[in-house]
Amino acid sequence: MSTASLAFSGAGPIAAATRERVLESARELGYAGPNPLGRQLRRGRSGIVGVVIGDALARAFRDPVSTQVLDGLVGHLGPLDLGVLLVPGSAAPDAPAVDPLLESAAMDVAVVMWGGNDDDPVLSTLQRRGIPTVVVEGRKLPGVCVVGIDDRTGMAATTQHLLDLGHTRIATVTLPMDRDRHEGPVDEARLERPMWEITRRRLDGVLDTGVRPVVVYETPASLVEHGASAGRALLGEPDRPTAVVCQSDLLASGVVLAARELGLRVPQDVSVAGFDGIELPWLAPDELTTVVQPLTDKGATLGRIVEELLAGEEVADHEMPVSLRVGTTTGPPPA
Amino acid sequence: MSTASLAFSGAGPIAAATRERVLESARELGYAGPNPLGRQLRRGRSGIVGVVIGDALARAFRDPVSTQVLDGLVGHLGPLDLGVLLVPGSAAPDAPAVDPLLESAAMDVAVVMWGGNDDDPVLSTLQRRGIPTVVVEGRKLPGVCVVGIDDRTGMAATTQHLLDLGHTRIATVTLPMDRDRHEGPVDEARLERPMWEITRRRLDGVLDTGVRPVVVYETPASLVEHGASAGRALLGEPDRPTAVVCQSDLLASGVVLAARELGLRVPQDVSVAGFDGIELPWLAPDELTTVVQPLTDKGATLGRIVEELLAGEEVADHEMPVSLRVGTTTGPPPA
DNA sequence: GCAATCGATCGAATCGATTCGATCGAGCGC
DNA sequence: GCGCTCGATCGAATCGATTCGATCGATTGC
Repeated sequence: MSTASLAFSGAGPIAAATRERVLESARELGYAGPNPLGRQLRRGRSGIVGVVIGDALARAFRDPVSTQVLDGLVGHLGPLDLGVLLVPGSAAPDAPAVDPLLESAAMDVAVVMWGGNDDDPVLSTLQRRGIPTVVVEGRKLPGVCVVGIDDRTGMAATTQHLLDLGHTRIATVTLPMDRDRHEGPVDEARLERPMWEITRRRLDGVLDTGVRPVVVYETPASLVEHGASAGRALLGEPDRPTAVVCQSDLLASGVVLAARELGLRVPQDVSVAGFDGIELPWLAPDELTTVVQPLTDKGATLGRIVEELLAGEEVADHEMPVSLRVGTTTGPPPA
Repeated sequence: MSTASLAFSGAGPIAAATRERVLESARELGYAGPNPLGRQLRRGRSGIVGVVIGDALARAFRDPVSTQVLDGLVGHLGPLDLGVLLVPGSAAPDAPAVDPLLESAAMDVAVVMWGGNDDDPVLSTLQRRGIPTVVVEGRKLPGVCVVGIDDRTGMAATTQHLLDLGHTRIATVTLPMDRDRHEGPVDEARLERPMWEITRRRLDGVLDTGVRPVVVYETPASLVEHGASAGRALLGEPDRPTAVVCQSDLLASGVVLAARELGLRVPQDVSVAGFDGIELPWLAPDELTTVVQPLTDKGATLGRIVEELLAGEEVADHEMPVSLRVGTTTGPPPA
């Protein structure tokens, strides 16, 4: 009955008595309210925002960078009555190109975290399905909106800070460069080849200062243990670098832990810098020298963009500001 | 056209030539494949599993216990073409009882993490909507399926371990007891009143051994910083306890950090035990004495139960085993 | 008292895919 | 050559809520 619809929605003209009567008999019949599926079909909207996590979920969740952004996003979307559907990205290199959910699940908008390269199958699938998409920290591509930060300038500021302190032997620890997620030092040739946008930009920031890193060490994921492995590899030898610039705070904190493990003092024996500006329980607040990015804001900005995309508006890219925060993990090189 | 449906689904009898022809003209018309909303309505299934996180998302995500279970769940659900919709639970005490998503979003099954008390508005909403529900670590209630672990026995084992080592002054640091998320020591009277099931059971485990904790310290969330606050409060005084039993590893690791901060050696000056068996980057592997629970398994079990609920089967509760793992954070009390 | 107007209510069409039954044509056996 | 059978294709009904237009009744103004 159409009157029932009015009774439940509350909108439209309806006598209070009738409304009451409808709700009453609904209760008797054990009717639990309108079926969302019918509503969605009629409206042509599912009320669902697909969030594609560009990494194994367990890994992504272990990184506060992802979870803070996700939290900001969910917080913004909740009041709009929009839900977040978790869509695993392509995790293993041998897995199917895209998750079946991405092909078949209903979603009004998609948010792609850690968007990949030009030929990212995730993006092409979304484009084929005609789903408006916003990409976090990805490459500028036609038809999708990108939200990012000024990685390059931020990283250059960190590196310059180390140069100003007098460092000359600087190593850098990077995020993964591609789906292979190689671990270890990479050679010159690799640096010329394409790599994930975020890794590229943060690397370019270092190079912009004129620094030639003594080692570029790739990690398979932004996790403490990989930072620790990198730290042990880099700092275990006598001709170790005097400073290590890391592309994430988790990696940096791993390097700090490794340094302590090796009996090295930070920053007297080695300086360590990170990127992101997250709170780490095992380091004092503001201890780590890092580039702070507004993570929760980023989530909220994503939320606003989703809103605009749903309204059918054209949306401009956003680049959010970053700032260098000097802590106590960087200092002059040992004499 | 009904033939088009057959062409896309692939099921049913259809000549290869026709199929090809249909797909061809679909491409010309810019048709991107079947609309999920129509399919869902017809099938009466949304393919969505609502996961209600019983805490602010940012907090929940910072706890590996939640994320590992979630990861196990998503991993099991993915191949079934089921998606996970994140539904915020009731976060602030003054927020509306349940999130609007819980009222209106389409979901075939709900998973409630950290299910609350008897009168949990989340559970009653789900029951009213007739959505099959499985609760993680909640209270046994009619009509819902519960997946949990043997908290009580696990906690008793830890406490007994400390008793065997000779401790007599034992304090305990608890998870939040109710929505108020009070922080600080609680009095005897509070312990008699109802509290969240998981907190109650882990507390009962301690009491089962006959131990009367010198302090029961409640925290507002299972986070390192709250463990650290608790540690500072408990260990800052001269008549400090010789052992602290914590209801989670994150809390325990906070206590360890606080102890180190205060110049106390663990376990020589104070023993610390946790619960959950997660890997913490800032502690060596297996360093913390704790009760290990099978987190990823728990997620997979949840996945199986979701599957069974979708098939309309009656599902039995599951209690998963735990085991005490003695590390190096517990030892005999100081002489 | 009659007509016009306004508000409440109801019928019917719509969203898009699926699926059951019916129809149509071709191939095969007798 | 005729009839039967099987497979492919097509029409139509269905899932459930929403919404536009139409109808119905009552109230008010003249």
